[in-house]
Amino acid sequence: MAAAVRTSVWLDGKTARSRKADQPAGGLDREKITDATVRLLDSEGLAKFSMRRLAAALGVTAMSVYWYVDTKDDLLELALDQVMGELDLPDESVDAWRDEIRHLAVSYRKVLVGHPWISPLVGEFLNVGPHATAFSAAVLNVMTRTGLPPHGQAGGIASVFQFVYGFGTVEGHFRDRCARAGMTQDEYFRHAMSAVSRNADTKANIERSRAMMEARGGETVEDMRDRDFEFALELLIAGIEAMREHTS
Amino acid sequence: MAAAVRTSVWLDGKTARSRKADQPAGGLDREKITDATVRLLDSEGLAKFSMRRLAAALGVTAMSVYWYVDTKDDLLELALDQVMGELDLPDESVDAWRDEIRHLAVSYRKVLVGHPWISPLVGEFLNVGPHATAFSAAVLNVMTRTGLPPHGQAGGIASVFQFVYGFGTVEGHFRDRCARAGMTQDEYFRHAMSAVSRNADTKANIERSRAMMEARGGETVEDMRDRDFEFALELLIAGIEAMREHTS
DNA sequence: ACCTGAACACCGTTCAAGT
DNA sequence: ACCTGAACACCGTTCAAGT
Repeated sequence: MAAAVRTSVWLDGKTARSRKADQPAGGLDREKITDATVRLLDSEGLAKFSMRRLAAALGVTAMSVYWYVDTKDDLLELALDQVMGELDLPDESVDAWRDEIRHLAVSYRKVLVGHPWISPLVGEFLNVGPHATAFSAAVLNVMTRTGLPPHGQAGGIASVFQFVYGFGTVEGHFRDRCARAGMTQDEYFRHAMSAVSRNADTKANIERSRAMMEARGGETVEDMRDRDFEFALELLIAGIEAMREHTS
Repeated sequence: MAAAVRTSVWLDGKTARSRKADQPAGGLDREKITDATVRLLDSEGLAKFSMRRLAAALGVTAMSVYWYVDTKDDLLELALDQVMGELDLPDESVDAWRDEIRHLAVSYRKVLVGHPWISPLVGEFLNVGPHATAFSAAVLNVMTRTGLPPHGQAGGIASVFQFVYGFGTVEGHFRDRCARAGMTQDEYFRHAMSAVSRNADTKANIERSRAMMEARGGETVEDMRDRDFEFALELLIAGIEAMREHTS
């Protein structure tokens, strides 16, 4: 019975149909379908994506896609791993673990913000496609070189990359929301702030956080977020350094 | 035009219809609807929740709910803030910021894992309901007492609570997935591990991470995760301590 | 004031049929 | 081998109508 549980396209999905070499192009294949899926998800978002819209974009009937893919979820897993391929993995170096962590974190943030639809998918699927696997390997590799004790390395990975996941998710959603409302991030931010200030419950909070915002500085929403991200990342690296001696 | 942008039920949604005091109960109201929504989301998950199922659970026609709520999204915001009320906010104490952070982080994790459907909603909505606001206030408050320089306090908040968000999201989804497959977490974990080991791409990674897993110890999936969470949290606190002297 | 029913424009997926 | 068409069991939401 355990064998009947579906885990992931990558583990028990059907493999890609190999295109006949002599085929005059024109026809579908898994790659074309995945490309079109990513394009649609980037432009319209996860909520508006459907098998029927995808089929229309491919100039084909709704059911054709099912020849290449078992379910919508399998297709989303394929799209997810495709954009995970945009992650820029550092060359292995012997000693520069701090720079490698910064590099991986910055790159992961960029992918999350550039393709906000992946956030729920990262949470939902096992995320074991080839690109996700390469990323995991790079993360694992750098963590073994930090000097953290072995029993803390998984926790170290979690602290850095779950932080980036959370940060990138919220950032990506906010950008998306602004774009959908037809406003810049700064316009939307001002609009929300003034709505919040008019509300009795939230008003006090805003006033308390204003001091914090002013201390942080930054002209735009984007500036503020960059500063927060950078500070948090240095905090995490300092945390790793502090925990290196720590046993049990 | 900016005024036409919908931000949140809490800011520009219609307010709750006040129930007539003399009404013989039996009738609907916003509270009953929100309670039923949370119950359904807990038992069936976000994907299966629908206005029609909710109406059926309330013994009422699909459209009745729309008398109390503008859209499904508004209802989800109400449900989200309701479970945010389960967060256990610490009493303000003068000096014990470390314990307060631990307390808030543990409580937030618990809510995320107990109601996995909130993760996408936290990302999607502004999250400015009364309970979410109280939580933000508590977080803000404790961060000002860490000794972090003002320009780093927003980054400090992000590092801790985006980490918890990411961690709790993945943990909650995994538990959900196991329950839906009718397996315990340990059964599902073994199943996925063996599937991953059979796959050429992911096999090498597994072997590399096995050493890390053994060092960490722990009998069950849940044990392992608790250890990782605790280590990561101490790492974050150590990071805050290290950044206290840090200016710009 | 509160609730219903029919309707519109959608979904993912199955299944039998075409070429 | 690949693609289509019709059908099933769903969605959120509008709108006019009932009590």
